[in-house]
Amino acid sequence: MEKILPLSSEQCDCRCIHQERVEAAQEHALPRRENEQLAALFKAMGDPNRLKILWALDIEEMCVCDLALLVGVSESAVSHQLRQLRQLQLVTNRREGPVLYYRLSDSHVSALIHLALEHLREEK
Amino acid sequence: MEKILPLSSEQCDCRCIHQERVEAAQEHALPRRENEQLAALFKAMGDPNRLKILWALDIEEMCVCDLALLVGVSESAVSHQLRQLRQLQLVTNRREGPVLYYRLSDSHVSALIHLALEHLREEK
DNA sequence: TTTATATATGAACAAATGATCATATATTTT
DNA sequence: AAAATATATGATCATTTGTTCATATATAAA
Repeated sequence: MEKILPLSSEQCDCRCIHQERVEAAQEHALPRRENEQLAALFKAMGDPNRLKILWALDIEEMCVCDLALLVGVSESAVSHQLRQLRQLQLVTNRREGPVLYYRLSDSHVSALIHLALEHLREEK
Repeated sequence: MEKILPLSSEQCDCRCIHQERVEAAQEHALPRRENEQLAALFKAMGDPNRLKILWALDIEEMCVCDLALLVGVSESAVSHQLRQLRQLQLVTNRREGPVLYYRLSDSHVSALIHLALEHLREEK
């Protein structure tokens, strides 16, 4: 699935303009796995409903049915979303009897959201 | 499309556990439009190929055909991706003759990537 | 003006996504 | 043990996404 590009100048029939730049970029590039993990992280934050969840959990922990009401979807849907967020270590939970209380995993998550918001708001 | 939830306690037949928390979260919530813009921003960064592009542009500007070679897809595909990134103000370009040189819009983009990477790398 | 090059755009389509419904699991209460 | 509650999971399906191909536009060179 990973495509390794042979960049040697002799056999390159491409029309690329700055071969040195491309080679430099390839050397500097993130390892495939890390690139994919990073993309998955951003993608997880890139859904309006999941973002609502994260934004809410930035204030205080909540249980699944709270979040379902807040977001306006079924508890099942929220549960599916929370699983994604859990797998990417964006949220964790603690159990109190039958209720699971979710919260953000660490301060990076909050920092990411606020940094992105800053970016948004600084545009004319 | 937006679902406004009536949260008054009388008519709430929901099974939610902490109604006060949900109400507080709703008041604190981002405006719909901002939530969606923010999600779109993260989503744009949440694709492996687009992330490769952004990561490369964090070092130096590149043209479309350079990026196509780097990422390993057609120039058309890269052009489509760059349009998305442009629309979200993640990248800009400058023209030099027929060639368009792309670069990151501002330092937030780089900061976001590095912060997320830090998050990734700090997990056991 | 014609030709070539660099990029952009629209159509088409396979693959991924996010929701719901039905059902399963876990915990507490009776 | 049985019933009720909170959450999780699997199947399903409409929608979205990301790519390619074909074509259009823009600039430069001939």
